Amino acid sequence: MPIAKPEERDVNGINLDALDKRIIAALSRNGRQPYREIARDLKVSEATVRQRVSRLTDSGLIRIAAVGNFIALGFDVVALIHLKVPPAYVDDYARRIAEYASVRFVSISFGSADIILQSLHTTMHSLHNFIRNEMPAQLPHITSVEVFPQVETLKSSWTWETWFGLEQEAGFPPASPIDDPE
Amino acid sequence: MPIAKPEERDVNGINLDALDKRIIAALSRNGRQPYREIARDLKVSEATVRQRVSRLTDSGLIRIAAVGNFIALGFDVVALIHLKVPPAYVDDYARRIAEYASVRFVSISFGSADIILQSLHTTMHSLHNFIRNEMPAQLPHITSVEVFPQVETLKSSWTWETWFGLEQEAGFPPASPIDDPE
DNA sequence: CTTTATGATACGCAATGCGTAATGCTAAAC
DNA sequence: GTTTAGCATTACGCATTGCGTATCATAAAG
Repeated sequence: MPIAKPEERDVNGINLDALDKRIIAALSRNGRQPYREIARDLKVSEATVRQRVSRLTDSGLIRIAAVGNFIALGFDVVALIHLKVPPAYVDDYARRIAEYASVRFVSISFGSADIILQSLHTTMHSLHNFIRNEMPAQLPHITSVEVFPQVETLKSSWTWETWFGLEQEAGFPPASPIDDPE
Repeated sequence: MPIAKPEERDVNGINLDALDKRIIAALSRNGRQPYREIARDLKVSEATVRQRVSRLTDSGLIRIAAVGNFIALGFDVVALIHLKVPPAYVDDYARRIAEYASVRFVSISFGSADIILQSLHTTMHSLHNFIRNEMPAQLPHITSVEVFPQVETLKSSWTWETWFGLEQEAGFPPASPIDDPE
């Protein structure tokens, strides 16, 4: 079963149409690709591409950034951490966890974990200190902590064309063999 | 406790020095920032920045790409999935899971999960089908599956300057309050 | 039909990306 | 101390790009 394309609809007051998706797809392959090249490929003017990208980035829907594999870049201890906290604390705690410098990402979940986060460290001791001392000191109502060390990351892709289901459309370059660093 | 800076050392045959880290930090704030601006800020020539970026991207250490929040972009059902598989199957299964189009990321872990992945879907039914039918059909030795739906992502940052511990150094622009979409 | 708003296009100039050649730096060999 | 080799950085010129502004096309509202 091919993954379904997201329906076109307003998100954050912006309706992503096919052109937006193709632009995002192009920039997910190469974030520095010249707007004119993208425009030529998509048969629109360069200004259109530029204005669309501005709209997408200004609205915060996308960002063009350097991404990479933390482990390869020197962070030996990377872990996903699952927290359980009383329901009333979930939103506030998630927000506060997002402020830690070592924390790269935070999501709210439900079920057997309420908050999921990823934290970057150079030593096991640093990770342990974060879990054992830093977090509990400021977030006393955490009821459970589970740690899942990330030993190796095989895939961490940003190939929107695949997810948008664009790869089978005519005139669109085929999906590249993905192996994005995380 | 401030997060420790990764030691300088060879990774993938490349030794990341302070200049590399500053360039990566700049590109993590804005992946399209002109090389000349970066060069001016870091007091080196434009060609140096350009050549370093080529080296970093060619080696696969970093990539410049459009990143964004899946949920905001129309993927309503995003989940982290934990798998347990017999030790002998971990590497092979992780590799094969990385090939699914819906799978955005795959890591190898140990302890109470052997493989952790993230999968993107537009409907709960699609996610269920992936877990219940697609994966088991090709990966029969999975012994356990746990699903952690990501309802909301509060933080997913690519601000390398923070992780590299560059923000306190003189002459370096302060860490912007970036709120990266995932 | 006219007005208004929104987005696409055309266009020109300043700034950037990039290839190439020259220069500087470091360490090893003599 | 000098020479040599290897490598990173710099200088420089030209083709290309980014960007601001004005113009045009389309559709909705009056």
